[in-house]
Amino acid sequence: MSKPGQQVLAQLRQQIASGRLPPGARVVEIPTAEALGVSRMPVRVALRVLEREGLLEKAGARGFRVRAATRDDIVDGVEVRGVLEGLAALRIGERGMSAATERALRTCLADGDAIFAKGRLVEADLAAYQDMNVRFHAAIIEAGGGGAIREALARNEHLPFASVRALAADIARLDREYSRLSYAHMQHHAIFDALANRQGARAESLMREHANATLAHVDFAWPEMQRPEPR
Amino acid sequence: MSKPGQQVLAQLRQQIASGRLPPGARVVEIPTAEALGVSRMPVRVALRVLEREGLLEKAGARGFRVRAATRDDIVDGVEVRGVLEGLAALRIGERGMSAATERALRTCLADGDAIFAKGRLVEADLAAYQDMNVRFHAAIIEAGGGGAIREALARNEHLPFASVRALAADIARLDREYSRLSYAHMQHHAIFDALANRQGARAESLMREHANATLAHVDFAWPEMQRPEPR
DNA sequence: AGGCTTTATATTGGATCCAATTTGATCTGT
DNA sequence: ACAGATCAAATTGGATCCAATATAAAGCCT
Repeated sequence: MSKPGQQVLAQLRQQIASGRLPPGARVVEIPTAEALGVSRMPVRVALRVLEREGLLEKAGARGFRVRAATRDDIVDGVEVRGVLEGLAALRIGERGMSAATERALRTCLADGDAIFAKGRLVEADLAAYQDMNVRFHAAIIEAGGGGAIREALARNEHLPFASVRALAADIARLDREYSRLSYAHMQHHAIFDALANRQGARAESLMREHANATLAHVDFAWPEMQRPEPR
Repeated sequence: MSKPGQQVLAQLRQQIASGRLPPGARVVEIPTAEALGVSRMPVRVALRVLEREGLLEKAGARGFRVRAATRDDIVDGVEVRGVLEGLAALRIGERGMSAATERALRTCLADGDAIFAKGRLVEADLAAYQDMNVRFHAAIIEAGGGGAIREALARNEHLPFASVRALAADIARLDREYSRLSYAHMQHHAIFDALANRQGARAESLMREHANATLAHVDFAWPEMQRPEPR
């Protein structure tokens, strides 16, 4: 159907997310079109869409540039994800879980327990944890989030660390990751407990704190990105 | 610079917001381009951008359609606006107001007080109230909202009643509107009081309730849109 | 008479071409 | 030698043309 168009958009998005196009890199129509094997047209619309999405910014007549996210942008994104997922959790807590949602969440909890039962992490565990984590959050969004919540969350996907998908764990310090991720998984347990007991407000609070917990990792993973605000 | 392109985008946005293009209306490239006096190209990119923005949805090969919002979509949108503006208010409460923000908010409060001091509403008051209301919310977003909050809120602008801009008061029942709007304005006072006293959590709660208050108006203004969820 | 198939038309999607604008470099003048 | 101005190259933005596709209507067969 719209194979080339959507393809170009997806490829550019992935190249930006993967760092293949680093922040600040110039993105020009003609070279990009040649590199992707299409004409300038799909690239042009994709660039416009990506700009409106916040991944690119136009650099005058010199083409576009990959927008560099500041630390404040990331903090914003994480807090926004927190309140939105918190809202979804609140609504589940108020209206009750469906049997399917409860089953999906229980599976996630069991998968996480299995990962941490060994008392240590191996490298393959990181991918497994990330998969479980994505499923856990997706189940909550699907159950408690309406269209507006989903759409608003989609805006955050491009921010590093703001997306649940962005794990970027440090494979060199698996012991440190163990404590960080097992703590996050304990939060998963607490969130499920709140949802199962119809404690909407508690579930919301936990969800917001759960999002904020990822912020501690930012300063560790990006030490060069110092907080520019003595405020 | 980019006069025709941005012009087309702005005109389409305004036509959708003003109801000139009602929900469900087909939007086709060629007639739209002719009506706006440009070629298909700027219309094409504008349609793509509007689609990604949520104002349009593509209807297969029959062009695009102005997205119709269900009542649940509106409830979602209002709740999302509530948590996001609540987050902005929370952050202002925690970090304190700038002098400029306090001045802007005080002006809004005084303007509102002047409107309601007469004890009744005339038709011209509605526009004045809407203007004040937009300024009040904009000041809070500007002061407490980061880029992510602003972007996430922008997604809600297309939903009727979810945007602060959408007032749609009933000029036939100005007495009813008086109580509704004066109550909303009292919430403005309470929000300001919370912000001035560094009560971030209180400001957030008030802001969320302030958004929810607009929901009561939906069922009144759109009686034909019944809640489809006995749940 | 109704349903299925086929055909025709409408509409999007992509490519190429042309114009306008901005940026960077070079050249000249003081 | 430095600064300003002019010129050239690159890049975006718009328009027109062509192909692919989906939808709807009409005709035919059962």
